[in-house]
Amino acid sequence: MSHSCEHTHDHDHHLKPDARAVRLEAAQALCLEAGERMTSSRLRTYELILEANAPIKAYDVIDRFHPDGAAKPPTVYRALSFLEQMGLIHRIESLNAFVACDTHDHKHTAGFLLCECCGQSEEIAIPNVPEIEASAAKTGFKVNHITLEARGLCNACQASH
Amino acid sequence: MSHSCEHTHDHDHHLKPDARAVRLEAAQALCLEAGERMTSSRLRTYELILEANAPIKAYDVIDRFHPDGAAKPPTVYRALSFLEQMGLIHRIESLNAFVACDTHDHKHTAGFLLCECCGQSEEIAIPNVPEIEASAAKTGFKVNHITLEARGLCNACQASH
DNA sequence: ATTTGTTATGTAATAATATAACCAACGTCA
DNA sequence: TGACGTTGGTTATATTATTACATAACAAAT
Repeated sequence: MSHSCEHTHDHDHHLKPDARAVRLEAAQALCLEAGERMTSSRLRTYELILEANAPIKAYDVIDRFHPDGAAKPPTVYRALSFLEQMGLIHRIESLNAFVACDTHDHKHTAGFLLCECCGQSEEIAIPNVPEIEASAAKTGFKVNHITLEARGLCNACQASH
Repeated sequence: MSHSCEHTHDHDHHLKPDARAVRLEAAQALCLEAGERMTSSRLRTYELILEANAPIKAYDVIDRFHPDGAAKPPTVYRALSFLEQMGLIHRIESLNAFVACDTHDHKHTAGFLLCECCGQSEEIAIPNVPEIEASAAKTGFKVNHITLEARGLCNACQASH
């Protein structure tokens, strides 16, 4: 979580422990249904992402992975890419960070509002996808995946300035 | 330039030497007008980005900087951030790479179509910015900057498949 | 219950990307 | 001239991510 200012950021998206438990259960169910294995390192990685109240860096996951000492990078990077493929998390390209998917249907594509002040993110549906595809189609480009990340100030942080 | 397939990519955006010269001149004029100094490392960095026919990595610039041996990373990273501030180049977040700005007015924001096959990029105006801002405004979020990067296949690469 | 193929993990090393810190050189303009 | 701000050189290091290869766990069929 990166703060670009000094004021307190008491507004947070932190999930309460029982809400996290619900998400962890749901993730396990999702994997089961998909015939994939929600192993312990994958679950631990997902848990740490849920515990963060903002996009979290891979190395922060690595550092927090074990109570005593860090995980090895490949352990966590493998889990991250699995979770991303399952649609359980998203990678934020402009932050090199990861955040839990916030939608029910675990789409593999989403837009993000990234607060430059408190570091929190908000997941949004990408507006006007057909227009973007149409714009691309002008030169015959066929879109497979859209990355949309808007930086700015969340409502709470505007108030604090 | 990263190829995900084996067919030839003979379609390219390569600027001819004289077109590059025009761009270099224009960049110098732009800096002059802005009261900024287009120094030799900045110019060399810009030149290498113009010579690439696709988004280029920082370390590729570093490697090509001198005829004999590489530049030091800070030299190039400083130039890149200067050029980006001037609107002469754009950073592609999802590639960790840089591309010359292709518009006349050197806006600091643009969208990109990124071909997963030939690695080339195409700069587009971000469609429907007001809709994106409106979507953000639903929760009071104020957008400062939009990153839009669409991966897919360019026209030429679709034809080759 | 063993074999076998597949998927997942462990481990060490290293690659790739980016910045910090500090001082020297240069420009400019009072 | 000399004082100040900007730019660049240099070394080191921080951060992010992957390769390569060995081992273990699991599933399914024999």
